[in-house]
Amino acid sequence: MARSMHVRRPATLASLAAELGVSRTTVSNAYNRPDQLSPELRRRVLETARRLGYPGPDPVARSLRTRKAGAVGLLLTENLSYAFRDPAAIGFLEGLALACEDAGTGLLLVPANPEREDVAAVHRAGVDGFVVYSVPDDDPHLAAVLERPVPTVVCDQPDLGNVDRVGIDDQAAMHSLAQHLISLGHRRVGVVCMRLARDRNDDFVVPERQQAAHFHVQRARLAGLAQAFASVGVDWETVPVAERFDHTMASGASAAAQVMERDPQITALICTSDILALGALGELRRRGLRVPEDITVTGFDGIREAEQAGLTTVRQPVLEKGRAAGKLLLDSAERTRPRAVTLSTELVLGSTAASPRGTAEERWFGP
Amino acid sequence: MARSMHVRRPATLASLAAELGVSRTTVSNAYNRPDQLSPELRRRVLETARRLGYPGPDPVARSLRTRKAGAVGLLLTENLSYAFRDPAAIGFLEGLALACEDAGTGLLLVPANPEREDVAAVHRAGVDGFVVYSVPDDDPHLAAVLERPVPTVVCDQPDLGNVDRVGIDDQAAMHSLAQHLISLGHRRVGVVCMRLARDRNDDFVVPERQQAAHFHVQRARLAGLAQAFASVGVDWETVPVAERFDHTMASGASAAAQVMERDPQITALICTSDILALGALGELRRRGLRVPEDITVTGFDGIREAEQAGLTTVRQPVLEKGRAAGKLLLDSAERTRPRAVTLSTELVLGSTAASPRGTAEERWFGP
DNA sequence: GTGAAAGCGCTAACAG
DNA sequence: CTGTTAGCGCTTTCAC
Repeated sequence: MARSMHVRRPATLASLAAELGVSRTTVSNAYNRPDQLSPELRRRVLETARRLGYPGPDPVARSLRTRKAGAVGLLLTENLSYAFRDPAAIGFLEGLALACEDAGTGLLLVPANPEREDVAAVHRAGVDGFVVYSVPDDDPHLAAVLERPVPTVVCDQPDLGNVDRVGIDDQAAMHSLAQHLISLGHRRVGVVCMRLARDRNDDFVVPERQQAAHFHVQRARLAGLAQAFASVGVDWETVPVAERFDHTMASGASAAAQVMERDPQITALICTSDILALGALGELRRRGLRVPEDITVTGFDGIREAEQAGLTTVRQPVLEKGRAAGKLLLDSAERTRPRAVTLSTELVLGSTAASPRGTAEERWFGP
Repeated sequence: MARSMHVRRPATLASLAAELGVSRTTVSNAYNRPDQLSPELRRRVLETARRLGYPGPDPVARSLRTRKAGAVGLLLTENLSYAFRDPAAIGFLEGLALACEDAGTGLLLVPANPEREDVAAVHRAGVDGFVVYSVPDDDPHLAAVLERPVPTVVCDQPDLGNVDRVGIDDQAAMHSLAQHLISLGHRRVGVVCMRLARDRNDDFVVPERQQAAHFHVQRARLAGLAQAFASVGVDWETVPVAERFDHTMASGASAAAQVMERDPQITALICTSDILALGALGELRRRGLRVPEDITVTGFDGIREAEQAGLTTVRQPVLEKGRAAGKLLLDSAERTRPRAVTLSTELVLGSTAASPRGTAEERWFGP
């Protein structure tokens, strides 16, 4: 039984047909259209197949012939280690996988490491369509996907004009969070955000870079903040915005430290993701600050860990995003023009935001 | 630009060749072997391709010809919702994905819902090999995979004799955990385990069902327990073992309740997974029991949440398991006989296990 | 109910 | 460096 040993495919549909003295059609029918065949003949075919070790029609050959692969590709240009550690990404993946499962479709994770600009994997993927999740808008992998003649839906991506899209209104959501902070009395704030482009910049971000960010989600969230605070007279140029390439709690912590160093007087630290916020929270507490008494901290995403920590944040339906993306793609037969699904978000009022108290100096250096 | 609109594939390699007045080989070479071509001609080919909207060689046709799909399939017969909520499963997935990415190979999640016995998806999967993760040994999907003439590696699965295998020594690991409890003085214990077969049984388990369990991992862990406790004179028949189909904290909680109901005098509740243990922990505390003063609780897996909770458990290298499975599969060119990788585990002494104190009656009903 | 014909779109010798 | 030849293994009208 060396079955598992990379055996040279022994029998083909043709050889089976020959052995049986029937046509290839008949054998094919035995597998694909049982009703086109006498049960008796079918039994004989299947039995002979087993005897000859014929494993059934080759899926690739079938795909070539039928012009469908039975799978959708997922492009995820984040280091996998971060993706699989990010509850939001996992939620998206789960939703997408559920949609695929419902449709009996496979889900192909296309290897697309941001470091290697190897687009070949995109070309090699035998899929009926692509879902693209949160990649920079200038990512070559994305470009490669768009060149493939298959339907595509992008998620957390700017409007590409001719492609289906799923997302939330990041700018509006962040704007409303900002409004909340403003109404609490915060005027002097700091920001921690995720990577804005493909190049690593673990440092402060000038407004130009903010506006030119290649990650739509981050750009929109920053824009929402800038807009809200500008509207109450805050000069956004003066607001320290620290960027971090790696999406980890450690990044959140170091960015928080950097921002506090730059402006100890801020009364709120706004983070563009919960992961970063949780890291920041830890760092601030480690430094002896109380949240929210001494400083307000907010996140974005609404992951479970954030909820447990009582983080003030924006909750977005990540699983639904994945599911919607899958549905959109798998429906794409009967569509005509690009569709867009915008899911709603919810401001979560946790226990990490409050009105500023005392002078900032006091908070930072002690009373 | 109706590029995204499911266009009928306009051009093929052949038509492009015709247009250019060169042979198909030349066009093929332009894509696959740039060095077999004058740069000038190559440029012309690629440019004409763009002009004609030729998206490059069709991946499926290429796969058929080259006999390789550039992807491995992952069979995961758990409800996806549980899989994606189980840190251990996610860790495995991450490790496998990393191995695939290293090799530039895609990872195809094969839709295999335990409820639908639809094996077709396995047949339809265009992959160069399969990884099978923790499915019941009588799963029809598994059988279907084994019939495919591609290399396969199973993980957390009994030895199939002719297939590569990755796993840990579940029995030994659980045995050592049991020894630890025994050395602490525990003799009267209860057990909470995951599903043992494909049928739902949210109830106690008789020893026969334990020994006949179709999930190798669960069977081995229970065997390790039974063996350890039997060796110090405990009659395993009398030990309450509660099974739960769904792998959730809620299941752990309800099973814990059920076991306590059955035998309030147990001094330790042993769970075969951390998820279950965390649920049990919550339930016991909710009932006013202190852990470990009133009762000992243990888990298995070593997930992060368990660590945070200070759970006494067994840590297993889930990420490494995934990576090892991927490596094994992607190496399988140069192999001859089935290989097995057994990774090591580590007993984690947390704060949820201690020597039993007072009488059990007191603990359960109050002093 | 069964078969013959006609590719799906591509790559890989090999010869020129 | 380029072209010719030969399929990879299968499905699908369309006759019989």
